[in-house]
Amino acid sequence: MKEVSQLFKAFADETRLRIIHLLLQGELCICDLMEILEMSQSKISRHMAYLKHSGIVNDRREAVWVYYSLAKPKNRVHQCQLKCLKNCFGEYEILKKDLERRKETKVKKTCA
Amino acid sequence: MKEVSQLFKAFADETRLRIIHLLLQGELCICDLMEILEMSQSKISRHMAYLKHSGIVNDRREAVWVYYSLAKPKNRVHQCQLKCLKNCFGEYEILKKDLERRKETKVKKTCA
DNA sequence: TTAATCTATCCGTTTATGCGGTTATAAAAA
DNA sequence: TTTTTATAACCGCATAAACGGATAGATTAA
Repeated sequence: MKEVSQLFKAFADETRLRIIHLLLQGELCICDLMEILEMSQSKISRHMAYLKHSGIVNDRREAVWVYYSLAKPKNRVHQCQLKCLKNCFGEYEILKKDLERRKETKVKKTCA
Repeated sequence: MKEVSQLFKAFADETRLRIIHLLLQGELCICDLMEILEMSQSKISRHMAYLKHSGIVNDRREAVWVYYSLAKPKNRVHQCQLKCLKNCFGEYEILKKDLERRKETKVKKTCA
C-alpha cells in the first residue's frame, strides 16, 4: 500500500501533475520544463527527484541534458491514474496551455 | 485544479484510503470505523473531518451517531478515483481484511 | 438533573512538504 | 585548463499533516 500512497502524493501537487501530464506527450529535460512552466531550476529539479523516487519517471542522460520520461506502470492503480490523467482533465485550461507552450518552445529549439 | 489536488491528498493516506474503500459498501459511523480499523476515536474523527472538507464524504446525524457516506462525485477525476478504488485494489490484502472485519462487527451489533 | 455514550476539538510534538537561494557536480566547449 | 551550461544537492524557513491524549459538546437514558 505504501507505493500506492506515494503515487497519490506524487499526483497531489499541481506542479507535478502538470509535469506528468506534459510527459504523456514524450520526454522532456529540466530546461524544457523550466521554460514551459516558467519555474526555477531548483524547483523543477526537486519535483523530478520526487517523481523519480516515486517510480513515476525514468531519466536518461544525453550529454549535458537529463531527459525524463514516464515509467512503465508497475500496478493497476498506477495504470489507472495515467489513464485518468489522459481522459478526465479536459476541463482544466492550464493543462491545455502547457501543451501549447510546449509546442512553442519546441519550435524555438528547432530553429536555434 | 485545487479541488483535484485536495482529492489526491485525501487518497494519499493509507487510513483514509481504507475508510473510503469501506464506505463503498455503505455508510458507517465513527465507532464502527474505530472497531473495524482498531484505531483511536480522535484519529478516525480527524480523518473524517478531512474527508468531509475534501468533499469526499457526507455526514448525517442519527441520535448519538454520525454516519458517514460517500458523496456524489463532482467531476470526472473524482468519479475515476472511486472507480479505480473499486477495480484496481484487488491485490491489497489489508482492504479485503477490512471488509471481513466489517461483516464481523456488524454481526456483533445486530446481536447486541 | 445526572450519567453514559458518541463525536468534535484542542494541545503539544513530530514529521513531511514546498519554496527561494546558494553551492556543488558533471559534461562540453573554448 | 578555464569557462559555460545543465542539473543535483544543500540550507534555512514556513506550512501542513499526523498522532496520542485530554477536554468539551451533543444526545439519549435513567
